[in-house]
Amino acid sequence: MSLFAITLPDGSQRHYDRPMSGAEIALDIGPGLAKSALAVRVDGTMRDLAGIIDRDVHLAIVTKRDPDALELLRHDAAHVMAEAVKELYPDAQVTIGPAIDNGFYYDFARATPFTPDDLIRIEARMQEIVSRDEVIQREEMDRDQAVRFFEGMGEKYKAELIASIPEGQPIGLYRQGAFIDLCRGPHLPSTGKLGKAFKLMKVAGAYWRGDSRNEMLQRIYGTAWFEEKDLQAYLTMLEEAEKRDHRRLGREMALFHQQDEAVGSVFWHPKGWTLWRTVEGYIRNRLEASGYVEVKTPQLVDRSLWEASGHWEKFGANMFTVQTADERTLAIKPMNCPCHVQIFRTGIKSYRDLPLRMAEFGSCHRYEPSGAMHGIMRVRAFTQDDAHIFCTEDQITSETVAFCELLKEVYRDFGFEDVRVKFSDRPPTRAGSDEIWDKAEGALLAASAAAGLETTRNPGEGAFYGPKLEFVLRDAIGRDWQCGTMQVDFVLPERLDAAYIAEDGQKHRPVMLHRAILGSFERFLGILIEHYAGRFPIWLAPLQVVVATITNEADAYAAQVLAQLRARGLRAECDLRNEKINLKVREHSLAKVPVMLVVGRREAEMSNVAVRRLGGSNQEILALGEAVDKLVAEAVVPGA
RNA sequence: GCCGAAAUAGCUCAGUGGUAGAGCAACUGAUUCGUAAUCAGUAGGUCCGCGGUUCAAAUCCGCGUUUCGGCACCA
Repeated sequence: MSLFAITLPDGSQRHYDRPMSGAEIALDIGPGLAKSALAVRVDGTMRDLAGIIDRDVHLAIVTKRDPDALELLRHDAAHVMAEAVKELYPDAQVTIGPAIDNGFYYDFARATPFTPDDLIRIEARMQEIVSRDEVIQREEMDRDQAVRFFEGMGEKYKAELIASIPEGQPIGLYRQGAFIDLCRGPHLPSTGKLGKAFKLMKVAGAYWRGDSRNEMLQRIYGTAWFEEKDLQAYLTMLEEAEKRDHRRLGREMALFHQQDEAVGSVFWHPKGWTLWRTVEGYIRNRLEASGYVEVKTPQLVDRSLWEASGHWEKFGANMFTVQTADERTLAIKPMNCPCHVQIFRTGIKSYRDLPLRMAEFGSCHRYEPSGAMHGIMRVRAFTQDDAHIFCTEDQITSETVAFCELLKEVYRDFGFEDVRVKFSDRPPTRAGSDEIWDKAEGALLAASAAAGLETTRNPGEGAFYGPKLEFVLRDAIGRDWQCGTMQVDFVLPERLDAAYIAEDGQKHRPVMLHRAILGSFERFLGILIEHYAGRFPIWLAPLQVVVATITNEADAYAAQVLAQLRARGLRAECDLRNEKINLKVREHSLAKVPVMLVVGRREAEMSNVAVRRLGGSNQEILALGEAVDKLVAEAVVPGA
């Protein structure tokens, strides 16, 4: 007589005549499976192995091969770390400790900060706890009981967390050894299942509940894997990421530098500036082909304009200001939009002028918090590939669709295929009425649907004047970067009194679409450097070709080769030094020059070149003219 | 801005209270060489800044600056 039946992923069914735990079912299926079982998936939801099943369900036994198993492991690692910390430092209070990408963290409240030596001790104690193989057991309490329980242990943060959970639902607690923690679960059956492939990485401050008004906790980060080789692979990946750090490559490749006297700004060196100009030239062509006009507006603008635009009130804390001798206050522009409205406002605009797509490589300054600075990715002086599209409400959709097409094309040209889109709606601090926000959000959502975008919602993250689409691209090593943006703005045209004459002969407000593709040049170039690890495709490389001689008998010929390359617009240099070719190959390879043309006596006599590609180990002998034609074709800027 | 760490030659780093070091780079000379380091020599320092402790400070203490790792913020 069967009480219930489970259906396994392969469709087979098993019948039971009494309630069974997940572990018992795994054992019933096979002893091997029982040994490797970590949790169960009941009707799609992960549950503890010890959980009781007493009704018809779809059930899967979760082992480490399950894609979600790592999250379980990492969550357990966080608990084991908390147990170790409580054993070693009883004065520390526990707070929260989730699994994150590649690892986990746990936030502790403690008067004395943890030191790197503490991390070593904690990690050693974690190994002990794993060896103890403590059973991890779920318990439940009602809410008020749980609050008293944690208050009784002096864990005021836990008590506060539980107190904010609605009354009525039972509170899940997990006990392992003497350690007990509030947790939704599920967890592995015992601490031994964690294994030894984990490592504590760093300690850092983090605000309680993520709010900068709250006290700061001590956060310990770790990484955890099922296999030692996965851990080693991850650590190797981190080393590789470090090697492509744009700050390091910027120095090694002589692209730019930064120094203390100009914090948050960049000194672009000749090679870095060549890269910049290449990108700028490329994007300028794309914009021209897409019907944009380019403008240039002032750096310093009187505060009255910023007051009128709303920036003084909403953005003032981030603005650099200047006092003049005649006691006027000017601000260095943090954004280009109010200035673009000034251009729009001169003369009379007709509906026939719309949409008016006004672009500027606008140099902006923002007083960013000191801790936010990061190489050239986050700076106080930056240049946007900014544009404002003045249009009618009816044109929002078609303009958004056209913009999304342009954006995807640009990203593809830079080697980014994977692009995600976020939709950010009204923030708590904003300008404009709720009706206007309803309209703006509705218009942008409809337009993004028309452009065929799948968006994820980002509540409360819009700009103060309007909702935005944010375009996030994924680089060569899987990191996400927010670059492009498209924002609908009904507020600024109103505040700055922009108008056009419509077909009805009356004045109407245009809508402003704020948009950028690269975001800021500084940041985008930083991303490009890291994405390509400095090995740029030939069209972007600051130095495209080096002509290297084997003997000075080839010097005159090398000069001829160089002249031909330059005459065809290639960025090329000669290396005539009296050095061995091995050294020249090594140095120009390390400098990441895409192509080397090696010439010796043989090439000079035959008017050939030996083409050596960066990363390649062999060379191709070509006639000079043929080689130059080939390189010129490869170096063509996309869209040119 | 907050928490923590760091700052020594152009770069990477050593130097725990007693004369400031190494490798690479630079410079000079020799070498004319066939695809990732030729050999020899020379020069190079406010040890981040300012104060303090000490007979004596790169080293210990305080303040400041900047950078790094996070948090918060954000293009």
